Amino acid sequence: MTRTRFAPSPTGYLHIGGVRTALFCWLFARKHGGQFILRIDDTDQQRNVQEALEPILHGLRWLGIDWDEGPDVGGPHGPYYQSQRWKRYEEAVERLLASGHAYRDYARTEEVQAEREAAQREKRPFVYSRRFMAQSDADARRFESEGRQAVVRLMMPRDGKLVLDDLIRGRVEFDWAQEQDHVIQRADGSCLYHLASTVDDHAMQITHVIRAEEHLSNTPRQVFIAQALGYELPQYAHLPFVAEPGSKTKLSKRKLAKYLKNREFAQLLEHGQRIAARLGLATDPESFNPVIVDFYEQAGYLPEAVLNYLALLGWSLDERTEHFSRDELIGHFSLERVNRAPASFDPAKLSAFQQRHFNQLPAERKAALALPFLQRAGLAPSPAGGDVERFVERVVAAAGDRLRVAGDILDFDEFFVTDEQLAYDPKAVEKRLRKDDAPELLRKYRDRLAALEPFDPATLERDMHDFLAAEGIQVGQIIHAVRVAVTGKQVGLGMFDALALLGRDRCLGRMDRALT
RNA sequence: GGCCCCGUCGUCUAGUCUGGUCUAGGACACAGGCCUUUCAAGCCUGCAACACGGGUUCAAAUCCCGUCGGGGUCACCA
Repeated sequence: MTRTRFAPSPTGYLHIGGVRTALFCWLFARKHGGQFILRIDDTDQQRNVQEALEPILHGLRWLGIDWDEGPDVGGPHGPYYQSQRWKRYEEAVERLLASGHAYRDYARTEEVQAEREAAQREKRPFVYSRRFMAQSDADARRFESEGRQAVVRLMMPRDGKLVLDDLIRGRVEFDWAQEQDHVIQRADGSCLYHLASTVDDHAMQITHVIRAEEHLSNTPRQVFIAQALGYELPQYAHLPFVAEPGSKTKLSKRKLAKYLKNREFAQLLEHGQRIAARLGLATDPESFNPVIVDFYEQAGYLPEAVLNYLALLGWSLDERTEHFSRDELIGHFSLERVNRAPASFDPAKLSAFQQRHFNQLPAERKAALALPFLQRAGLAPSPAGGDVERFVERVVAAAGDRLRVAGDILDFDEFFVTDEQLAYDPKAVEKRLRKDDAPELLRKYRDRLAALEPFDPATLERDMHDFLAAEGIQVGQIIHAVRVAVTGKQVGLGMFDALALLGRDRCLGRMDRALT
């Protein structure tokens, strides 16, 4: 049975790099008919775990990355919070101590630090002297009488090497002597990540540890712990990390200011901010930006599109297939085809995937996704006729691929506001309505519309040709003025679609308003 | 600095294991053109890469050696 796990810390948000790792773990488990486990690494967090965890669970759910065991769903190997698994870690520490694979160390932090600095000065690799290792109870008592407190350190081998067969990197070798005597338990009894993680992976019967490359270097100490405890080793697969836009450095939320200088990243953010602002949401880049998965949900991206893009960040099927549904991803995924080099996050490409996925949706579905955005923006759709859903659907259909994400519907607010609420872009008015004979032509055209039957795009277009012929003008001389008069903007849908959508009365009303 | 990983168009990548079909293919982005009532979209065209140096071979992106470059990691964080 294949079992993988994703073990996030409750940090309050779901990072794009983290979710890519989760996705690969999930795909691998699903592909092999196994289980995907979510375990919360909260060994270091004290407060508000639930609050800091919620956005992460929410983001995974939104993407459709479901877990078979973990928070909310439980499972036979719980609890799934490391903060609730102390006993198991303590038992493991006791066993390690008893078997001589670990020791109590009474060094003060500064003392170890001094040794480390000395080694650095002398340009030799640092190896802890074990000067304060308690080899007997007498030692322990003596150290304690000096007011010292013990931590538990791993007794790492000082020769030999570890040969690891990584599913992605292949054969990797490490000298044991390079490894430090890592602390696995603090003086207060709390245990550290590597110990906890190794114990849990075994307890939860994880068969494949799939994680980002930054963990490759600390795999030896986990292997040491696992072997000392007599565990069967899981298979390891170290994914390339997700890098910054246009760079090979690891993507990090902290360097946001730098990414903002990337044109495409800034555009993606700006687009999302425009939507969020209309919804009255926070647009502060610290909490709302393309490095955080939540950003995409807020702006109305499709989870499948984000998933599709993320899957291709380090994995590919062949030389040309790029478009995958969630199920296709599961069907094709394999660790053999995961790349070894870091993949940098490309905002423009993500945007292109979104566009492709979104545009293949039927208008009905797009409308269903767009409607909540209108409602949340307070643009209670007031259809000319028929029900609200139907009207939104007609606008969406006319918008075609001008809509790239569901939130883009807010760019077409002119169809959802009253004639009185309609805002006119001053520049557009100046350019299209104030010049030359524009008002006069607009007035003539307005009067034709008043009598036109039926009021649909085809008829409107035919009539326009007649109008042009009668006046001896080019289409450009009238249509811009009409557009600005009825929508307030210089850009938008096809003109005849827009007129038909608004209906005769509203078109006439808006033209009258524009002409005064 | 030690150790480890990585290195194909600006970016994501195919090709590397199993040398020849690679004067290196696709996609995104970019530039130009067509279409056009605006903006998109669409269609066409273009720009653009095997990090470098040796070797092995009839033949190297592919195999070997070295160099350089980038990154990760060296916590009583995860």
